[in-house]
Amino acid sequence: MSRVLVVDDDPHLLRALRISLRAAGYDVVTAPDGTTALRQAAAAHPDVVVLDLGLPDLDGTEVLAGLRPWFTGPVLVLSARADSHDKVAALDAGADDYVTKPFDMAELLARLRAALRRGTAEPGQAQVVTDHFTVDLAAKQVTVDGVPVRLTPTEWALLSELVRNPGRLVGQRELLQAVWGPAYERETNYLRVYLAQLRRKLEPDPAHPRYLHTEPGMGYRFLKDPPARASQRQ
Amino acid sequence: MSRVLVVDDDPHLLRALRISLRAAGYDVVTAPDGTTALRQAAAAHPDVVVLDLGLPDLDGTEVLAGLRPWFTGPVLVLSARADSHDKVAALDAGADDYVTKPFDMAELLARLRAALRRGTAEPGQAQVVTDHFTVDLAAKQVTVDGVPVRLTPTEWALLSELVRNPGRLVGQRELLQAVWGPAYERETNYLRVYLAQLRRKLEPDPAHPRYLHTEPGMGYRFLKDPPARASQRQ
DNA sequence: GCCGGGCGTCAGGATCGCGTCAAGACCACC
DNA sequence: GGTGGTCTTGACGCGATCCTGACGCCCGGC
Repeated sequence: MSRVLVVDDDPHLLRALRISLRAAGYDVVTAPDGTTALRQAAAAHPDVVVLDLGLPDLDGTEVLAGLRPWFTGPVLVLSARADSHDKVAALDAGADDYVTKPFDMAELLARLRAALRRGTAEPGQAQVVTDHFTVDLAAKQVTVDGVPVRLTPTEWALLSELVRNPGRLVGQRELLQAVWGPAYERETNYLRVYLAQLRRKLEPDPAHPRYLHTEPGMGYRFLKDPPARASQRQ
Repeated sequence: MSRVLVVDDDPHLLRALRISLRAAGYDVVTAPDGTTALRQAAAAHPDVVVLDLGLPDLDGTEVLAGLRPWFTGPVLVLSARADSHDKVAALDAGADDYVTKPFDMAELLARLRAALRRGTAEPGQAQVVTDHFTVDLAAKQVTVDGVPVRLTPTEWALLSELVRNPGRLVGQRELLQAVWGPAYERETNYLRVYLAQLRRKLEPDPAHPRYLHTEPGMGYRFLKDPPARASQRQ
């Protein structure tokens, strides 16, 4: 069951959305304004956020900016404004979809399904936990065996990029572009240096990585649960 | 630079889209009908597909069905029909977004950016499964009997090329060009060597391939479901 | 039965990519 | 102006990967 955070200041619409989403099998959390929304998002770990742009306290894009750094799930924006300029602004601010009011509930649900299908198989959680260390994407904090570890900005950028894609091979070009920018796509040196530093800080045995794996010639992969080594061949 | 496959039967709209997308920095490939679209999608490796539903030969949902599950990128559907029932159908068939004609070009580009930002599908969304092994195209991971197997970059490039075209004969020239580049179109040695390595790593009995078949003089074919033994010779 | 083309297999050597280390450049703060 | 931390850059050794050529087998044509 997926959890939806619905942010809207109109109590009637909020109620209608809650009922429809519950009926569709979602776990629903609501917030009437932007600050509550950000608090709820961090506390309730929703898989997806439905966000009305017309909030009393914060601008919709501010809420998006607050969610963006750590929230990996999709954000579906609701708005009364149909002007394409507004749509472009919201989508470029980090929204995944934009639906204008009044909307058809069946369509909204379908767009939610589509967003979730692509979104996160792993719930959009702010914390990634392994047997040895914990990465808190919202608080930007890493603890190894419960002890907080300091990471430099570059180390953090690299680690979060990997941790946001558990199990997926992240290409070296992809990593370099995300951390250093498009101009550094060939500096694979950087990856070697910083991966080594991360392993030294996080891995129980840096010489034999359990979590931060190298795929020679392709990229790196973060594995939450190391594969069983018993029947490994070759 | 991202590559976009645009599928539409209206030459004027196709031209307008090609110009706008080129100007926005995309590499554009086009197709006027469904069968061409499927062939182009397999050959050109687009990052995203813009798909008109009103095609002369195939229904839009058929094209979607042909694209999934091996195509990992987003599919943005264009349609003249604004009925919410159509939207729901397309979104549930695997589309990531639905834009009704006439559309605003700036909005379409923003929705494209949003779709591409989310990037490739989550692991597990684009899996090709056989009785013996699983190929996860999004995570770039292969497991044999549940055990992860390491593939070299060349092995992976070759395998994904075959797996993206299940059941279809992929020509030698096609494979060589996709993996090694146009200058190596005659080096059929490479294919023999690397196919052997793939079979050794994936096939239950490498000497008698069940999934990676050779078509002498033509090319190779990946079969998900091997034909029944009955009709087999001997 | 002979012959040739295409394929599978194998092994060795050249090359590439990775991990590691260390030193210099840069920056912010004191 | 000094100091500590962070980022860049280069060099080195080692293992993995890729390329290459040779050999034998199967099959279809002659």
